[in-house]
Amino acid sequence: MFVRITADSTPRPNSLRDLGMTSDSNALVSLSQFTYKKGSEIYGEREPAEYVYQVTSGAVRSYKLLSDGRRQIGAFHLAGDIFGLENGNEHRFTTEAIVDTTVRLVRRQSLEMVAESDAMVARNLLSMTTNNLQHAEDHMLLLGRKTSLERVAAFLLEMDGRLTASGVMALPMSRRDIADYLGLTLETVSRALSRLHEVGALGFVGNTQRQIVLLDRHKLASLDLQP
Amino acid sequence: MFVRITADSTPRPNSLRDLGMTSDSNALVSLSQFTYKKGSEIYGEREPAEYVYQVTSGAVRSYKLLSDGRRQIGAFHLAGDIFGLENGNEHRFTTEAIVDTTVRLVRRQSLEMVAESDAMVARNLLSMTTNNLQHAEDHMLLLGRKTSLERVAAFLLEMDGRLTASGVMALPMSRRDIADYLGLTLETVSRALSRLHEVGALGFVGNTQRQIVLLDRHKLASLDLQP
DNA sequence: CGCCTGGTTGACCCAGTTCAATAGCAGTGG
DNA sequence: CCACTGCTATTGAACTGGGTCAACCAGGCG
Repeated sequence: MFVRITADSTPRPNSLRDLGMTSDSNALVSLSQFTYKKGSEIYGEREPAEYVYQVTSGAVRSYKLLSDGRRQIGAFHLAGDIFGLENGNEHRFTTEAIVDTTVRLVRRQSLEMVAESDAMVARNLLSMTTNNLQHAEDHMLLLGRKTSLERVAAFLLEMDGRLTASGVMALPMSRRDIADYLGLTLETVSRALSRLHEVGALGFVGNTQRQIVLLDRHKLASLDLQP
Repeated sequence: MFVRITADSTPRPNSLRDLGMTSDSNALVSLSQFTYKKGSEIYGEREPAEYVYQVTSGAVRSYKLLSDGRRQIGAFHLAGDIFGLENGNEHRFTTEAIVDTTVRLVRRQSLEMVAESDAMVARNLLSMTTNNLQHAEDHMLLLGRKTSLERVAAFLLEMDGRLTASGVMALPMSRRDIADYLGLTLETVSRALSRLHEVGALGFVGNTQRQIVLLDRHKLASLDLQP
């Protein structure tokens, strides 16, 4: 009933290459690789959007800041995810590598040019944007109306769906990152995780420090915790 | 510095007719009108998305519900706004007329068909979706990290930008609607408005009951209140 | 006029924040 | 190999912004 916040209901292109290489437009856009160190910025909010990125390995956070330092993480990008696809000329988030991360990148312009002539590429762009929109819409509900426990449970289920086939996962992000994603403080996140652990919905493997988490979806589902 | 949450930075199609009637595709999609009574549902979440709508006059709220009744309004749609444009086959929100509202509507399918062959229509669809995404992203920051006063101030500025040239506006929605949009309770919204009134950032004209509001942008801006 | 709906205001309460102490690891370098 | 430093995470205790509950008030309308 909960499962799959970032609905993959619509089939979507899962690689930049898929986006660029189609039907007759053989102009496959130039791909290069790059590696960012843990904690380093990939691009800043309001910077001109020159590239579109796909995570090859690692993890990325994208966020907005208020001038007094309050931070809201809008999304985590994991292996396979495409990000930086603002259509408009500026990035609307700052992005940073959460751990050492390598990305593939494409010039935005070349992508747009291809999209102009290739309807399929255009459709894929729209579909990706729609997926992002859907995620943001669901996240608004979470941020506006869910309790701390519901938020953390939703987060675990989302990550479980994205990080692994099922069951065990190594969360790359810190408690603070999780908190800023969920609109909470890191203490509240920690407490919620402890509670879920007590209740047995959740196990820790090699204990502590960027943990491996074992998730019991059924237990979690049977807790109350809104869709 | 705050001004324009729903950035109109990108030029965007401001009518369904704009979307359908372009270059060579003379197949202008069929337009019809319809009027919804105050409070009536236009479509429900998870319903098949058959039409795309544009508000001719009136106002619409679109929201998600949790099973226990908690509600999050994702957006208000005012005269000129297009909504119901989920690309995907289901609506992701429930929408209701806030006051008596007339809309124009287009079959989604015919729009999609046109988009298939007309790059400009396709681009407009993408641009509209991107605008929605941007609004949602900004709203996540508001819901996750802003104080009640900041939220209400942001709401007033947004509405001021959308409802009128500047200064006076008649809010069509109730305190409860505003609260569910901002992730607050109606009492908190009421208190915040009172505080802004005391401080002189805000005046009421024909007093109370779906008020006309007079907004002093400068006063509001000079209060603290994050971008 | 009297009901009904929506808005305001007050008093109290609590979920989540803030502040603070403690502890587990990961380096680092002697 | 172990001491030392610097994280990050957990947990407790006290505090508070916004929620809850409740009284009251102002129109609009039959």
